[in-house]
Amino acid sequence: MGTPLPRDPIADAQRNWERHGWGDVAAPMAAITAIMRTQQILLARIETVLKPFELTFARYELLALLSFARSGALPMNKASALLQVHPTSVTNAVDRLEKAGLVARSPHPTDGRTTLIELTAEGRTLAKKATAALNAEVFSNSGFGSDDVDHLIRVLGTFRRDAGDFTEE
Amino acid sequence: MGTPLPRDPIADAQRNWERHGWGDVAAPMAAITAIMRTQQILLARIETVLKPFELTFARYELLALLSFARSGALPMNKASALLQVHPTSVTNAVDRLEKAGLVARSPHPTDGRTTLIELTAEGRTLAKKATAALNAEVFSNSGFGSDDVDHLIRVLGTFRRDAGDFTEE
DNA sequence: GCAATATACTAGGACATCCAAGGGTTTGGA
DNA sequence: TCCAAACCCTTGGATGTCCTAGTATATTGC
Repeated sequence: MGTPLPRDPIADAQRNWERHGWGDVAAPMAAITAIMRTQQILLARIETVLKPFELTFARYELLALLSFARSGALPMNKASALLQVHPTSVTNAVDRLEKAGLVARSPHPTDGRTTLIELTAEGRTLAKKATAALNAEVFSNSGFGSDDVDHLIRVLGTFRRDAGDFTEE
Repeated sequence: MGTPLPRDPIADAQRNWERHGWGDVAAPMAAITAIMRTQQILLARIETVLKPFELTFARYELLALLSFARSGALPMNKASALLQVHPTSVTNAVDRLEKAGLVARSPHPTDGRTTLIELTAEGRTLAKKATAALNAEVFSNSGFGSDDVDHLIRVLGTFRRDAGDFTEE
C-alpha cells in the first residue's frame, strides 16, 4: 500500500454502481466497503504496535479479556462467546499463548467437558504493557473526532444488536 | 455467534477501560473494536451470499473491479493498488479465479514485467450475477439508516484519506 | 553501453478465520 | 437406569492476508 491513490477507489466504485443503475444501493455498498477497508487499516496499526510484544490482535484480545475477568480465568466457550469468534479460533490463540507461557489451561472443577484458561503472571504483565502501548499509540489518536467516535459507537452498536450479537439496551 | 449475549461485550470493555482509569481513550477503543466486529458480521453476510457462486469476497472484488475496467483488463499491480491489498493477495486470487476459468492472465504488450488479468466471458457473467445477488441481499438491506450511511461514508472517507489511502477530495 | 537501481510477479511461511468431523462428558427423558 | 441428544474442545482442511525473498524485466546514471 505504498503511494496514495490519486482518487478514492470506493467513491469510484459508488459512481460505477450509480452509472449501472444501482443507485439505490450504491451508498450502502460504499459504506460497507469503507468499513472493510477501515478495519484493515486499523488492524494493521494495532498489529504494528503489538509486534514488539510478539502479540497479534487476536491473542491480545484474549489476554485483555482474561485480565478483566474477576477470577483471572474463563472457560474457553465463554471466551469464544465474548470475543465473538469461532471456538477453533480460541483454541488456536490459546495454543500459541500457552506455548509462550502467557496463559495456562486447567480443567474445570465440576464440568469435565470444559477447559479453563488462566493468565500466568507474565501474561498479566504483558497484557498491561500491551494495553498501555495501544492506548498511547492507537486509541489516543484514533483518527476520528470525538463526535464521530460517539456516532460510530451508537450506529455500530445498533447494527450489532440488530445482527444478533446481544440483546440488552 | 450462536445465542445473543445478554450484554454488549464492547460496551463492557469500554466500562472496563473507564474503570481502570483510561477513560480518555475508552470511547475510541470502543469505536475501533466495534468497527472490527461490524466488519466481521458484514463479511460473513457477504460470503454467505457469494457461496452459491463459489466466490469469496476477495475474488468477487477482483471480478467486480475488472468488470468496470474500460478494457476489461488490468495489470496486477494496478489491481493490487485499487483493491488496497498486498500484491501476493492478488496473485492468490488470480490463481484461483484462473483455475475456475473466470479470468485469464496475459502478458503486457510492452512491459515484460507486467501481467494483465482479463475477465473471461464466464467471469463477466458471474460477476453480473454475483453483483445482483449482493445488491439484493446485502446492500439493499445494509442494516444502516440512510443518514447513517451518509455519515459513515463521510467519516470513514476522511479517515481513509488521512490514513494515506488517497489524496483527492 | 553497461552496471546499479527500481519495479512486477511469484514462492514459501506465519497467522487468523471458518467449517466439518470426531471423541469425551453431561444432561434428560423413556 | 440407561441411551440419545446436547455440549465442549480439538484436529484437519480451505481461504485470505501479510512479509520476506527470489527471479525476471525496465530504467537510470555514469
